[in-house]
Amino acid sequence: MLARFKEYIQKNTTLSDEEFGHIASGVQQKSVKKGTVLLKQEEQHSKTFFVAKGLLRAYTIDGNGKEHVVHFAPENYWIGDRSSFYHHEPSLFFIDAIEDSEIISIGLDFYERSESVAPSFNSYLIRLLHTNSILMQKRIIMLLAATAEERYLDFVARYPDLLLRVPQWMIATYLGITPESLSRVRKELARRNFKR
Amino acid sequence: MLARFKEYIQKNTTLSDEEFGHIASGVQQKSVKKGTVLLKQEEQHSKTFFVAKGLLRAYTIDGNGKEHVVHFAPENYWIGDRSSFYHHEPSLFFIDAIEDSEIISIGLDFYERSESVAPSFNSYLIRLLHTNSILMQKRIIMLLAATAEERYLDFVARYPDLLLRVPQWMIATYLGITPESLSRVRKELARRNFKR
DNA sequence: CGAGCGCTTGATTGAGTTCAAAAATCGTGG
DNA sequence: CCACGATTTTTGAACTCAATCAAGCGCTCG
Repeated sequence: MLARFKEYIQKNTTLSDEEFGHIASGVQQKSVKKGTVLLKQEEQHSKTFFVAKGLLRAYTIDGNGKEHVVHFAPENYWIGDRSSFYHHEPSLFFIDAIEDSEIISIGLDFYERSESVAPSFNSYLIRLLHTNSILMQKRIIMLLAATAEERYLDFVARYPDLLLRVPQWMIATYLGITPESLSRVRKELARRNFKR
Repeated sequence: MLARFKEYIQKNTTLSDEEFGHIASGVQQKSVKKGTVLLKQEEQHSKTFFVAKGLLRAYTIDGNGKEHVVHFAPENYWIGDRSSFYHHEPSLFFIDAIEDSEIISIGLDFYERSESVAPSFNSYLIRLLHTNSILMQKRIIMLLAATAEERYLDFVARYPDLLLRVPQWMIATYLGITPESLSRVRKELARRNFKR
């Protein structure tokens, strides 16, 4: 699984084998079963995860005990709580595995070494953060402006692969609606597509 | 106004006067009156703005003609559409001035030169992007999980200064509620604080 | 000083929630 | 491989929070 990570990094930076070896010397590989919790809300934790295989999610639990999915991370995605990772604050959310997964667990030292050793890693990081910001921006706009149906259609168009791998009730909480409402949205969409 | 910009940059990086001079050679200063539109939704535009004085906002207009504020930018904040700036896509939103403002207008060349000339600029940029991501993360969680009242109280706690400078109806659209609803939330909060 | 904008208030409506229960699907051990 | 319990999805009915529509008030700024 480390091979996949290396492949991913070398696709996005100009790191040589030696440089990668040096930087990645401290990372850990983990196999986690579906359901395994990797990070608990309110706890401080200094790891970020790269998903080599499988699917993770980040979610909060609010005062009423309701879950809200903040982020899905399939293969080749990063997942972690930046506020905990960089600022040592209590985590904003839980992270757990939706499928059996292979992950690379990374500490702050990885970034520190990367930044000093390889300028191209910085460029990659900046690109990644920009892309991420744009996606979050769009999500905020959807949450501010779109109806339940529009949000669902946007999700379907943007993440067709996740649709098959994530239970519907989790998608509902990602969209900011209840599972019951999502079921009704889908019913209504199906009705409109038959009645043509 | 360029002086303020320089001061800000040098507080956050280790750029020397010469380095700053070189990097900032292409930037433009602008004074804009309240109400001036700097960027229009759907248009592609390759500038980002640093607010030296005053207050800008970014907002979308949805299919029903309703405005939704995505971001407020007072002194020493950046504002711009990353998807337009970096990826040359049509902008997701409008940017205009809420107060008479002094701004520094920056093109892509500024970042390109910064990244090559000064490594400390990269570190600053990464830090900035991280902080930004964390804030957007928290906003998403609020929009997913919190009621109108909770969102307003969070806003008051987080941006007490903006409360006095931004019209109430704009704050409402930032929170994802209507101005009428915000008025009622405030009335209810006032009632509860008297009846003690 | 009056026209327009922002804020408030009231009455009504509506999108989505809640609570409850049935139907469908999944997964796991025998 | 099947059966049975658990989980997920669907459906129904009542309800609720916030939106909508409409009108009036009070500033301010032109």
